[in-house]
Amino acid sequence: MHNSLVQDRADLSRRKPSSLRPGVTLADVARAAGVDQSTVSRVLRNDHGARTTEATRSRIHDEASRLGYVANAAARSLAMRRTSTLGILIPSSLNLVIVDVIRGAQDAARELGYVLMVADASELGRASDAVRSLVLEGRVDGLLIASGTITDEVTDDLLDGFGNCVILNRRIGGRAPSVIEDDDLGMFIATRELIEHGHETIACLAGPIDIDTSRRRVAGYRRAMKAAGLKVGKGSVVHRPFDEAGGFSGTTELLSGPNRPSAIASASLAAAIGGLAAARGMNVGVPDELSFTAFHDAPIANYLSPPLTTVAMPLGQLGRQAVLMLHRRLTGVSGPTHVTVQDPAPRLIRRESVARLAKPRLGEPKSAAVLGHPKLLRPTTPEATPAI
Amino acid sequence: MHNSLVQDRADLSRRKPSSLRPGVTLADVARAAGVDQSTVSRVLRNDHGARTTEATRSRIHDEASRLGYVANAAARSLAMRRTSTLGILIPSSLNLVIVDVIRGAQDAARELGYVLMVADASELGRASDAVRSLVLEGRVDGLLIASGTITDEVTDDLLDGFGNCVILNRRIGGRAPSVIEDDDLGMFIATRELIEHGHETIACLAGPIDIDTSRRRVAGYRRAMKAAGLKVGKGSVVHRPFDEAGGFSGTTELLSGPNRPSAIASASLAAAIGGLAAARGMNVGVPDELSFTAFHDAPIANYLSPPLTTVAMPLGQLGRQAVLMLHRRLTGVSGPTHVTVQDPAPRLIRRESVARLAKPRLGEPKSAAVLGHPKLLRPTTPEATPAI
DNA sequence: CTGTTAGCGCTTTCAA
DNA sequence: TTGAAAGCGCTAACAG
Repeated sequence: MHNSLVQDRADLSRRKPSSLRPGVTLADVARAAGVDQSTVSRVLRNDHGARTTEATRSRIHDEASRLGYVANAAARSLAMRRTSTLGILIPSSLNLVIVDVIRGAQDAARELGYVLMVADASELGRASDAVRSLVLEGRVDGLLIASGTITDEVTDDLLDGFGNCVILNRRIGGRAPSVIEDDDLGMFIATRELIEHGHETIACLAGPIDIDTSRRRVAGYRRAMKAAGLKVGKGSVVHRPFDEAGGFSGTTELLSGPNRPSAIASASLAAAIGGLAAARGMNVGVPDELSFTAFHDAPIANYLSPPLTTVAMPLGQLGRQAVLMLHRRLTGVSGPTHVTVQDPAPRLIRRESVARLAKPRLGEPKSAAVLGHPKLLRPTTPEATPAI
Repeated sequence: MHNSLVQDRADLSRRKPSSLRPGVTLADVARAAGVDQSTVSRVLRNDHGARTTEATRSRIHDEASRLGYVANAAARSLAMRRTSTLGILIPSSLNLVIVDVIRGAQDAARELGYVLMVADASELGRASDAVRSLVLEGRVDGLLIASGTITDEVTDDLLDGFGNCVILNRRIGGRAPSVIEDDDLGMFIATRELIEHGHETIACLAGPIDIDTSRRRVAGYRRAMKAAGLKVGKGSVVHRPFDEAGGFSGTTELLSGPNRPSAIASASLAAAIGGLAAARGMNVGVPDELSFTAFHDAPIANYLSPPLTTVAMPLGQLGRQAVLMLHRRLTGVSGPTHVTVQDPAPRLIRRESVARLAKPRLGEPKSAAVLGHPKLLRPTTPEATPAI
C-alpha cells in the first residue's frame, strides 16, 4: 500500500528527459527474486559471511542478469564511505612518456578493484581546484600526483587536509609519500654510454633547476663523469624546460659556448628532439660531430633523424608501485613511504645517435678504433593505432 | 558470540586509518549556523526561489567557509540523480593530437558545470568494460567517445542502453550523435598545397581503410586531385594504421612502387613522422626529392627533419562542440545531432617539407640538380613544459 | 540463512 | 523565509 505509493511517486519524478542509468535497482532484483534486497546485496557482493542457499543464490543471480542490474556507484560510495576510485593528476601538457605511467597505474588499479580517473592538472584551471573536485568532494579515495606543475604550496594543502596521496617521481620535503624512478641511475647509464664511446667533453641538457627530478638526473650525469675521471666543465649543464623548445634552446647554447661538447646527454626525450633540431640548424652532424642520448623512450625515438639512443625507464612500474603504495595507505597496511623503482632496471636502447668520438683527445686512442657503426636498425613492426 | 566474532573481523578489515574527506557535512554547517540543513542546502546552492534573509544567508556562508564545507559528490549525485560528470573515452595509445581535444572538452565542461573524467579506452581491458564502469554504474551523465578502437559492436551496445553519448570524429551508421572535423577540407588544403608546388604524382598516406574518418580524408585528397585535373594513380593511396610504424611502412611501399610520387599527403601526423624516416632510409631527400604534408599539427612538427608542413585542425573546438552537444542532449534541448566543426577553419602551416617540383615530370627519374628553397624557419620560442 | 532496520549526505516537496 | 520529512540506492549491523 504505502510502498506502491512511494514507488509510483518515485517513478513519476524520475522521468527526467533522459534517464542516466538503466535504472534497475537492488529492490527490483529483490522483488523479482522474491527476497529482501539485503540478501541480494550480500549475494551479489559475495559478502564474507555469505552463507546462502544455493537456490536463492542462483535465483538472485539469474534475476540480476536478466534485469541487467548494475550497482549504482554513487549509492554504494555513500553507503560504504569509499568510492573505489583513484585519481591521477597529470601535467596539462601531456608529454610523450606519461602514458606509460598511466597505463601501469591503471592496470594495478584495476587489479585492486579501483577505477582510475585521470584528470588534467589544469582541469579546473588550477591544480588546487582539481584537488577540490576530486578529493574534497569525495570523488576519489586517493590521489596520484604525476604533475610537476603542482606547486609545493598546493601540495602542502593536499598533505594537510588529505593524507591519501602519493607523488610520482618527485620528492617534496620528505613529507609526502612518493615513488620515483632511479633517475640518477638512468642518467648515469646514458652518460656512461657516451663516455664509453670516447667522449670526454659531455654536456648535460637538464630540466628546470628547481625540480628535484631534474636534480637527480643531473646527479647521475655528474656521477658518471666523476667515475670516469672526467670534469664537468663550466656551463656544461644547462637548465631548460623538459620540452622540444627547451631542448632546442639549451642545445643551441651548448653548441655556441666556449668549449663545445662532443656529446650531449639530455634529461628528457622531448628536449632531445628539440636538441637534434638545434644541431641540425647549426649544421652540426649527429652523431658524427655530436653524440646525443635521451632519457625515457617512446616509439618516436625510432623515427627521428638520427634514431635516438635512449634509456628506457620502468615507467609502468612507477605507476603501478604508486598505486600499490596508495592502496596500502588506504587500507592501513604499513610499508615504505618512499620507494625507488628498481625492478625493471633502466635499459639502454642503442640506436644511431651515439658514435665513437672521431678523433681521440690528446692522443689517447681508444682501443676499439671502430668508428661509429650505425646499425641500420629497422623501426619496429607496425602495430595498429587508431585515429582519434 | 558468533556475531561479535564476525563483527570483529569486519571491523578489522574495515580499519581505514585515514578518512577521505574532511567530513564536515551539511548538518554540521546547519548546526553551527543554527538553521536547518535544508536551508543551508538552498543557500549554498543559490536555489532559484532562494528568498533568504540576508542575515541567515551570510551566517551560513560564514560558517560554511569557516568549517571548510564541501559538498559530497556521491550524496549529491544520489539525491539529484545526476553526477555532473562527463566521461571521455580516449584511445589507449594516446596520440599526439588527442590532448587538444581533451583540453577543448574540458574547458567547455567546466563552463557548464561538469567535471570531465578521462578514461583510457583500455581501462578495463575492453571498451565495453569502461562503458560499464562509467555509464552503467552511473559515474557519468554522458560520454564522449574519442576512440577509434571502439568497435561498432560496443558502440551499438552503448547506443541501445544509453543514449547520452556523442562520438568524436567518427560517424557510425548515422545512429549516434557525432561531431567531426572537416577532414575532407583539411586534406583538400594539404593536397592543394602540394599541387600548387607543381606536383602531379601525389600519393596519399591514408589511415585504416575501415574507419570513416580515414575515408573522409582520402576523399579530400581525391577532391583536390580532381579539381586540379590530376589523376590518382593505381596504388597511390595506401592504408595503414595512424602511427609512425604505419607511416614508415606505407611510405616505403609508395616509394618502392612503379610510379613513385613526388609528394605524399599524409592523413596523420604520426604517420608522417614515420614516413619521413622511411624516405630518409631510402635516401630520398625531403623536400628535394619528395614533398610531404601532414594532417594535424603539434609542436613536434617544428622539430622534425625537415620541419613538417601541416594542416592544423580545430581540435579544441571539436572537443568543445562535442560537450555542448552532449549537454544539450542531457538537458533535453534540441539541436543538430551531427555537426562538422567549421569555425576555426583548417589552417595550413607551411614549414619546410614541401618544395616546388624540381622539374616537370616526364615520367623520368629526377636528377637531384635543382632544389627547392627550404626556408630556414626557426622553431618557435621555447615555452615551459614541466616534467612528469 | 534471511529479513528488518538504520543510516551514508544531500535534495526537495510540502507545511508552517 | 524556514523547517520537517521523505527519500536517492546501497550497505551493514542486528535480530530472527
